Amino acid sequence: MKLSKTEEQLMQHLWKLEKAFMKDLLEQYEDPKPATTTIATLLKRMTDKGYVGYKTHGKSREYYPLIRKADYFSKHLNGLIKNFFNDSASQFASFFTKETNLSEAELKELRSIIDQQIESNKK
Amino acid sequence: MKLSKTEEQLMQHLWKLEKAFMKDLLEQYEDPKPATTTIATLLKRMTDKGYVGYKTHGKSREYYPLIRKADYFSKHLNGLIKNFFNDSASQFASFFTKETNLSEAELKELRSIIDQQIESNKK
DNA sequence: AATTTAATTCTACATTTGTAGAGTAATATT
DNA sequence: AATATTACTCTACAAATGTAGAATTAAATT
Repeated sequence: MKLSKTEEQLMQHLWKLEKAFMKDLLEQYEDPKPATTTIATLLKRMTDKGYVGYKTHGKSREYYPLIRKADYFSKHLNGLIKNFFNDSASQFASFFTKETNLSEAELKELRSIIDQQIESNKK
Repeated sequence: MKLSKTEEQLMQHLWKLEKAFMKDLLEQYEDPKPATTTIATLLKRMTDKGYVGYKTHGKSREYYPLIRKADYFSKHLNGLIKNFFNDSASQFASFFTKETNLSEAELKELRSIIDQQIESNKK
């Protein structure tokens, strides 16, 4: 099951911290911070959904992500691409480069990444 | 307000058809098709949210999108990029080219798009 | 004209999501 | 030891979402 928007946001914090107690997570929020119970509920739901694990330290828990951010993101992106570009990554890529206004430097960097990519595929 | 998942799916059909009567939209679905009332509800909600307009033809309506797919998608993507890549499109781009397995041909095509992009920025 | 088909609105209901109070138990602080 | 703090579970509730039946009406077909 997918994470909801707010769960995703909490997940971002968890990815950033790598592991954290509730308190640490709460700290990450801007004022007005949500109630502790809100975070607790979210963590529980996320644990149930299988995205978060924890290690018990005495009474409290140290939470950590069970999925890498990159993996989660990929899945996401694939969904998007499937929906919007007929499942064609290259169609997406071309759309992306046109619509996003990357600076010249960024474009060149991207090009070099692509070149490397082409190279490494060769082998 | 954003479209929900199912609304988005219906929107896809509408983008594809450009304009459509309910019947046409319903046709787009695989079996088991949703009930007409389900589609009707969705269309109503989408109209309320401002994503869909319609022209009345006698008693029934010809629906059409009020937002271009590319625009909708861009907004989406920006959200994603903001969340996952610190708002850096180039960081995203590099992730994307690494994680997606584009074929050599696709990569080359992409590179040529980027080259054009660099060119057109120059002017 | 009578019947079928199609579109719309209203109503409904289960599930998911956002948010948090109350209660309880453990830990830290005074 | 007494008190304050923290984390957690349980319960709750409003809003959004997924889904569709019933009723109504207009248009098309027989």
